[in-house]
Amino acid sequence: MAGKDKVSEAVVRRLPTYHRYLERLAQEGTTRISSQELGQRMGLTASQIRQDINCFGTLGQQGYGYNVEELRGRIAEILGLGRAYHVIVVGAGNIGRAVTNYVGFTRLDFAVEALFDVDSTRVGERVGDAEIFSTHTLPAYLTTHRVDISIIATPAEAAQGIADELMEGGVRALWNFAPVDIAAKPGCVVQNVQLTDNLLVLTYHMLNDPAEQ
Amino acid sequence: MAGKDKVSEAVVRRLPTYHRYLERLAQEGTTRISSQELGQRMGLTASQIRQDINCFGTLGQQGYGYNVEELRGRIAEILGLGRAYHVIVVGAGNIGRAVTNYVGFTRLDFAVEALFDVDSTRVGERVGDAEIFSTHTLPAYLTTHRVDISIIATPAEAAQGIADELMEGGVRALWNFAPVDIAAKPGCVVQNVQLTDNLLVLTYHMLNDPAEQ
DNA sequence: TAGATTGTTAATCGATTAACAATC
DNA sequence: TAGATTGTTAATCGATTAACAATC
Repeated sequence: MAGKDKVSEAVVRRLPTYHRYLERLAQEGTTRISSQELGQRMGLTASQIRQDINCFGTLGQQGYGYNVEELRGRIAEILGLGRAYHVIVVGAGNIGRAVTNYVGFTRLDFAVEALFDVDSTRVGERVGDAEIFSTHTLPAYLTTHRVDISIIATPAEAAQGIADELMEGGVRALWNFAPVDIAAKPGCVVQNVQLTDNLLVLTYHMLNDPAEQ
Repeated sequence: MAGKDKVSEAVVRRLPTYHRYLERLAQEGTTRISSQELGQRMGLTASQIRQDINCFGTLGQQGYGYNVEELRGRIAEILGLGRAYHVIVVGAGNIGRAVTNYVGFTRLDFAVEALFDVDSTRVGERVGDAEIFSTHTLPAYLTTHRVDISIIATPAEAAQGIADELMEGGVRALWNFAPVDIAAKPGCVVQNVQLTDNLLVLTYHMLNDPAEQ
């Protein structure tokens, strides 16, 4: 009787972590795990783990626990792992290139197929297997190529405009590294990364946590 | 009568965002702002903004609102912006180099002073202004140089070991990009970045949010 | 002064934890 | 069967929102 209600964002953000720990367990050869033990490893309560997993149906078995590979596989499926995505990058500067390479290096099936940049001196260069095109050609590209995910790595000022172009062109997911919060349109999802914000959370704790227990 | 109680993590994570919006407002020449209007821009309730700001003392004025530059300055101070930090990077591969350049490109005063890598063919190379040293020399480096923040960009397997070395050596903050959760020791703070996890949250929403109203 | 807007207390909402009957 | 451990309901905790008196 598991709820298909609406999975809370808190749960969604923990899913990739579950996947990471389960993958590790599978690698170590562990075939079954209890919520208790998984909680210990992940630093969560057993109760929370059972609640989280129950959002997606009945995956455990009383008296036994969870089958590691089965649970991992199910979460992988929920997260959309194992599918191939068509990915482009807008902004082929420092960040755009780094993320392009980064994505290529992970074991994810997310290869960048093209980059776009306004700087004409960059046009024609290659980053990994992908070529850099002029940003002017982006709308045309979108009409002739399917793009699932676009990475935005432009300066802050250009980001929302580019995002609008991408969403108009049918891109359904934006992964934004520009230091502005991109507003999503209906039918499109956005993750704003804000690495700098994360670094400031680090310095905050370094300076303000009293000797850190 | 503002509380110095203990600022919740939810509030801390919003602080850099406040700073970003206030910086933008200051650039636009806005000198004062109400919680109402700031909330509108940031997508938060006015109530929440007042609650958040109140964690840090009385910064507004009834009938007026908040002075943009004053509030921005105070938050900058709380976050430790404007200080200079001694930063090193361990792992000079794809991610380590990218983050080194990235940090150099932000307007933050966070310059990487040295990188370390186990691959001896990389030793002696430069990334921006910083040289790559052998990871074997890391403990010695830590005894002769002050390091505030270390970025970890090693493979997953090496990350916790390196983190332990760094914490032993007196580094007080770790910014971890390896795909494992680093456990902090007392006196040290850690931010685990997990870019891949973030990408999977994106694909989750792309696949599971019903037409995304 | 009157109007605006904060600081702060109280009410609500949602997420986490605890408890336990169901069941493998 | 007895023991283990889930699925699920209830209790608790914390964060967000609402309300309003204080005050600029």
